[in-house]
This record gives sequence, C-alpha cells and structure tokens, in this order.
Amino acid sequence: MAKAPRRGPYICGIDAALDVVSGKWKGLILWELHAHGIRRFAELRRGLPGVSEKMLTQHLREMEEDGLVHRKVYAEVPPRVEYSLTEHGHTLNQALGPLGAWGAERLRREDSEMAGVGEAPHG
Amino acid sequence: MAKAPRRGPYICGIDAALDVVSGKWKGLILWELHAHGIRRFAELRRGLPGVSEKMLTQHLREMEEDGLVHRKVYAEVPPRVEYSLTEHGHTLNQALGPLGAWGAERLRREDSEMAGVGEAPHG
DNA sequence: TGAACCCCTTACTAAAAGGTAAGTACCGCA
DNA sequence: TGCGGTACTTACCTTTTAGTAAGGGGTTCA
Repeated sequence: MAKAPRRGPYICGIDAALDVVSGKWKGLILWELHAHGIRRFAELRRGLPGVSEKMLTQHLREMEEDGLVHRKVYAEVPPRVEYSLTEHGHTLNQALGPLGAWGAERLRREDSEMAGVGEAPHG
Repeated sequence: MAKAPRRGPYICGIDAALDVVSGKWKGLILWELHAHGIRRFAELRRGLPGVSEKMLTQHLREMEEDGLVHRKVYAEVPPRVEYSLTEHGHTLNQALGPLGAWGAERLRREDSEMAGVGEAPHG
C-alpha cells in the first residue's frame, strides 16, 4: 500500500478532525451525501464540477477507511455502487456546520470589500 | 510574489473556511493564540513542538493576510513582535469548537478500538 | 571574543497532493 | 461495429506543501 502517512500522532482534536476533511473535495462530498442521502459514483461526479474520477475514488476510499461513508456494492451488471454517510459522517457534518457558516460570512465580507474598493471612508 | 494559488472560487462556506485553516500548524496557532491572548514569535515556536521557523513565519503571514491574526511590531532592538487573534480569528476559533470536539471523540474511539481489539462483542 | 537571543529570509530538497489520460470488463442501443 | 454508460485502476507528470540548513543585523551576557 505505502499509503496513508496521515493519521500521525495528533496534538488535539482539531488536528484529528482536520486531517479527515482535508482534501480538495471531501467537504463537498460530505455535503452532497448529506443533502441527498444516497448517491452513486456517477451522481457524485456530476455533483462535483471538475473532480476527476481518480480523486473521487481516492477520497471516497479514504473517507470509507475513516468511517465517514458507507459503500454498498451491488453484484450486478452494469456495476452499481451506492455511497451514504455513516453516523460518524453525519455527526462530522453537524460539527462542520458552524465552520461553514463562518466561511459563508467570510465570503460575504469579501464581496462587500470588493464592492467598496476605491471608496475611501475618510472619516 | 507568484504565491497564493489559494483563494480559488469557493463552492461553499466549508470550502472557504477549510482553505483558511488548512496548513499543518494553523489549527494549533489559532489555539495557542486563543489560549494565551498574546504571544511572541519565539513563544509560539516553543509552544508548537516541531515547527520550523520558516513554516511558522509563513503560516503567520498567511493568517495575517486572511485577517485572522494581528501582528504588532515594536521598533525596538532586539526586535519584538506580538501576535494576537483578530475578531475574525476569535469567531473562527469558536466555529472550530464543535469540530475539535468531534475530533477529540474520534481519538477516544480509536483508543477504545485499540483496547478492544480481539474482543468480539457477540451480542 | 564569542555565544546566544530576536525575528525573520533565502535557497535547496523531499514528500504529498492533485491532474491527465488511458485501460479494464461488461452491458444496451443503433 | 462502434458509442456511451457503469465504476473504477494505473502510470506519468506537475503543483503545492513542508522540511533542512544557513545567513543577517543588532543586542546583551560571560
């Protein structure tokens, strides 16, 4: 395997949690799965504009190892695989709520600054 | 500069927030600053076992650009620089609270699994 | 004189993350 | 026969992140 240099000795909970969600698409995957309950591979791919199949598989596998997503394979042809959040995945999503709100507010702030550029608040 | 490929077009708030805290030591820096209020460069370095000066400077600068930390330089000799959280830094820290709790619980779970390996909970 | 401390900066290198493109194996449709 | 769809895997390459090591310009301490 030679993979997974992650999962180092964590210094605190933030460390451990950030490790699990760091990855370009993991936050979005979590969100998609939360919003739709169950998604198939191709559905996730379409829901994540710009993701490559490699990255999607890779992230999904890591999240499965981390106990965040459940992967159900149907022994059919053509193949069918369904992804959904485990209970830990759900609680993680809830824990990410405040962070998402903070980020959204930050985006709003940036927009405001954008609009206000050039205006010197001379007072 | 040729730096900062970050700050890409974010898809959602989680994205925007994770971008700001992703970095090996940023979570810890946030925590240190939150716990102590004001810290000098060398104090932070001592508080983050294993961090290099380069990374510390780099992270601090990025967090300053992101409006999370305040950097106060005293025109003294020897130089003195004090770091503290801005208001956005404080709110970010609060938003990270639930995530930290989730991570801490995850660590506890891992410990339990470690201890419980080999025991089949047969019922 | 020399050493340590202060807060960095720079150059070089290694490792990790991510992107591109192609291949796999089987199906239904035209 | 060829195309598109299913869910991946593999190889190769680039970008990003992190680590190592050294220097710099001034101070106080021994």
